[in-house]
Amino acid sequence: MPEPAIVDEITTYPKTGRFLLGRLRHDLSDEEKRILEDSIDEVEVVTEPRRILERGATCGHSTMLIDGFILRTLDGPEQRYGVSFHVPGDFVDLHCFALKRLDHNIDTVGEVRLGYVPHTRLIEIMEEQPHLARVFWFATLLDAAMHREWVMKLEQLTTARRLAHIFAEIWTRLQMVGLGDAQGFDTPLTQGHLAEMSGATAIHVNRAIRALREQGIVDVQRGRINIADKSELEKFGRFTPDYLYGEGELSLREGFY
Amino acid sequence: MPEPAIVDEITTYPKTGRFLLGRLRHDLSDEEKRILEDSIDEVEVVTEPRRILERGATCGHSTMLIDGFILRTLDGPEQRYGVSFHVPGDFVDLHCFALKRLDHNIDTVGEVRLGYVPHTRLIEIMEEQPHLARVFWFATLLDAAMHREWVMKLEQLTTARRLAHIFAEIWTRLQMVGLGDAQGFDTPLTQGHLAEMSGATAIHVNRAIRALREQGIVDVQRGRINIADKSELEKFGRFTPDYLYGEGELSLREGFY
DNA sequence: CGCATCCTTGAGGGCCATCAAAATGCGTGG
DNA sequence: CCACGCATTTTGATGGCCCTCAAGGATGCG
Repeated sequence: MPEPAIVDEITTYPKTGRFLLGRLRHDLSDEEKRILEDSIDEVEVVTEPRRILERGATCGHSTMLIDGFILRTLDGPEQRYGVSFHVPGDFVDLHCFALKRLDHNIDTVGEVRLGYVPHTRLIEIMEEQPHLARVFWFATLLDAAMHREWVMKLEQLTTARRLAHIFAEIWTRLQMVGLGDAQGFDTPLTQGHLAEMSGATAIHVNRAIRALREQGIVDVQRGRINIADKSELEKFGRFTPDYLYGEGELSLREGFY
Repeated sequence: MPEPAIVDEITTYPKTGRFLLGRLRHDLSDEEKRILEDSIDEVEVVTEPRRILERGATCGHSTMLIDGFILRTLDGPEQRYGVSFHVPGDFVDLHCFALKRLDHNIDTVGEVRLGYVPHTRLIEIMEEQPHLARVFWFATLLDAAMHREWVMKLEQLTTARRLAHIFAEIWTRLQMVGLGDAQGFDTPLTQGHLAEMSGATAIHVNRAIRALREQGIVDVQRGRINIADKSELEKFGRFTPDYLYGEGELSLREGFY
């Protein structure tokens, strides 16, 4: 079970209570949290895998991921490539607001619940709530910091280590927003998705997963990741959570904003 | 020679005239350009390779790259990894303003000229110039879009193709800001730097470069990249410039802001 | 002209893609 | 409850890409 403080936050703000939880949320006032919660004018449940935004699209709203998993993807000549993933509480396409035309796709994985914020509403917030506006900026830069970490890991690690890093990052991010559990987490990600995210074939991902299992690091099953040895997982995947801007070297808890 | 319009822009705004040239600069008013130009309170020339900002650092100013090349890097256990590069006109560490603590390093390559903007000045701009503030946001999201493209290319391409992509991107970005020439461009990047950027060893980069040369695509010399066949270079590296938000599918020239 | 840095080349081995095929799990409908 | 179709997971064999270790050659600077 997550901490009582987190349960309380989700109860008070059921649609946006996980936004920046464990990061900069402590810096938002109750009024700001309420403004954000009320900015969502529509909630939708998507059960089938769906591309909710496509490269080149303009959009009139931005999307809060309330529940489920989302992949940010780019299409290659024959294949889709995952460039990042999202967990509940992520404002997945603030980019679309500031860039207008999106450079990538937003694809759901498994069942998700989405909240939509009209851009007319966002524009008002930008004008009337400069502090909240800056927190939005921070949220998009957090994505950029995660992209940079991925770039380095792709340059540095073998497939098995990349997978270890991905599992460690997902688990950490889920726990930041009060999800996952002590042994691991549930996820709709298949080995095919992991292949798209790690730049390997599904076949090789399968072999790498077997190696991870045989080393007693992590056990991957259909719909479920069990972390057998967290310390070894993070060591093997060279994972340090600093770049997520939660606790640690880069933490902002000192109250910068 | 670059177009007269670009020469004029650099003459009028010698320190910031290349900022977002070919992208969103056309959307800045003369007043905004002047405010930006005057926000630089100090100019420094750095001749030796230097780490001007280190992961974990806080900083009281942000840096405009006026001339030269800069690498954004992350340190691995034994090696440095390049996660992106910068050309003149790039505001290299707006991130440091919005994130406060930087997640990566900023390293110079060759001789550079830098302009420093104090954060007190940036805060004033954020408050008094909402449009300029949004353009700054856009500039950081452009970096994120480039990161995403790199992630995909690292997942997708062999070393030789990665190098082709890097050369194509550098050349395109240089030409956007009125640099480079019809045959290629000068650069202080060594094969070692290219190895850091492509996730390969310097030895393998050397062999990949030879292959590119033998295929008549590009000739890499000390301090100079000659593009023998632009069309073949872009095809081989699977480079499409859309994600740079200049001309093309994602262009913003319609005047969105 | 000596030194440091950068570039180049060769040999052997590990990681990973591809082609091919089979087993497993899961939802649907009979 | 079973049969079936489909996506997912698993396994094997072969070959290409790239790393490592090792050594030598070129370039530029003082």
